[in-house]
Amino acid sequence: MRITPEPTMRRLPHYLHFLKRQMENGVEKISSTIIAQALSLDSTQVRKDLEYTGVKGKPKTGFFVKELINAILEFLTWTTRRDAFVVGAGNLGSAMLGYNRFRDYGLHFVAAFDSDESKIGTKIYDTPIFSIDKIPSMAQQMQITVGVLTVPAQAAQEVADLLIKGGIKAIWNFAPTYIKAPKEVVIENHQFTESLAALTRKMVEVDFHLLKKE
Amino acid sequence: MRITPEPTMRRLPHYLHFLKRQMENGVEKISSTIIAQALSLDSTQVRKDLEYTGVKGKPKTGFFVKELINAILEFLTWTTRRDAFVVGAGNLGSAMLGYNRFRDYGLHFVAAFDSDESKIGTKIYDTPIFSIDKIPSMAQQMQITVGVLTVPAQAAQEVADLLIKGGIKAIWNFAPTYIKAPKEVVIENHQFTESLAALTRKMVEVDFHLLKKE
DNA sequence: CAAATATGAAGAAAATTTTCTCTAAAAACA
DNA sequence: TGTTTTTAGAGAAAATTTTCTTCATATTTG
Repeated sequence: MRITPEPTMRRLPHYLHFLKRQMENGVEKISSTIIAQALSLDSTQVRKDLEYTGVKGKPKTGFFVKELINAILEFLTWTTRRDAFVVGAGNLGSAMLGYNRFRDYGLHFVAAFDSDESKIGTKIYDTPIFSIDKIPSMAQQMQITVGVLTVPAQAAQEVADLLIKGGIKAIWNFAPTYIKAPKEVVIENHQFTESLAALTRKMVEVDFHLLKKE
Repeated sequence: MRITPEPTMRRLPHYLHFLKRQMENGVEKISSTIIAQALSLDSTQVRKDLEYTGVKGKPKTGFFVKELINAILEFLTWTTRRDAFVVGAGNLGSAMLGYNRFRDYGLHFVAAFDSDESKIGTKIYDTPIFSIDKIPSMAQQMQITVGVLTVPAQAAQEVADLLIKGGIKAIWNFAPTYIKAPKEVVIENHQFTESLAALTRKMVEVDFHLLKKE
């Protein structure tokens, strides 16, 4: 097992999404050329990415859509259930709890946590809210593997430590700060500031380069 | 003006966040070594990244914190106001509208849009909701530069087209699908599926590589 | 049945990004 | 004042990722 390039991992869900729609439309076979065209990518890149999942295509025919979908799902381990805690029941945390589609990816939110006393004991979209300090024991007992962090930056490390104490395997971090963790714990940052920075900076650079060309 | 590497753009907000906290604590000067240590990065990389913003450091002294903060803010154009539309007033859209901190980055949500009749005419966190078909005219009239897309995948392209028709300069896309747009329109994808894919796949690969080492 | 064509596979090349190395400058200290 | 230490800056090297080439193979067409 060689490690998968980060960009490849990030493109796979897009193939998956496109392929699912193709299958809905009755398409049974598809070539990397078609996929590349639809997603504005290079066909070689598509092939290289798909290679990681282990599927084989046939010259002139391409890939079987159903086979490809299953290969990607398996590769991303989205066919196996993972129980998760959501920590921070604010705007974003609530939005996460309300988005049912995460189950399509194997992610099940079984409990949420907040420091706000008034929220504890209530439910958000059927998920019960507990006190932050219950995290370690409950995570251990319920065999939670993923922690979703939707707390303010200053609380992030503290909460992450509680999750790690509870034996969590991965943290999906939405707080605008890096988190330190032992190397066996996967930290996946998903920060708005990162992509907003890219967005605003690109706006300037696009303007500049378009101007230059004239 | 050379174009900025994507990873550099994404790291800059993290430096900014760290530097702001340092300034709060009264720190006036800081070295790339210290920044690197705090964020678990390589000090050369920190220097290379900061170089793009145009600041100069002094050997043995490092950088002036305040100067550095301003340089990053300027570089990311976060000191200039940008008016934005939020399209899709569901869970995520509402969460976006409720998160005031975007103003720290110059982003102001001035209106939101939804196809749900019952939402039109109401407000979410003080932002009024309009009908989707009002997008082009209102965007043009209000000189909107950024569109935030928090609609389901199947509606994404259609809504993007409306925003582009309204003369928008950039789209921040949260829908789990790629969007096609003319090259002068910046598309920044911020998709949950991408980072979830990376998270779940890494969980397997980390397990495997730790096992191998034993 | 043969030729043309589209396609995946594999590896090479190019581009991009990160890391390493060295040098010079500034500060600290003897 | 001279020596040592720390640090930024510049460029080279390494690693990673993307793109290009070539080739073999399956399908289609004449």
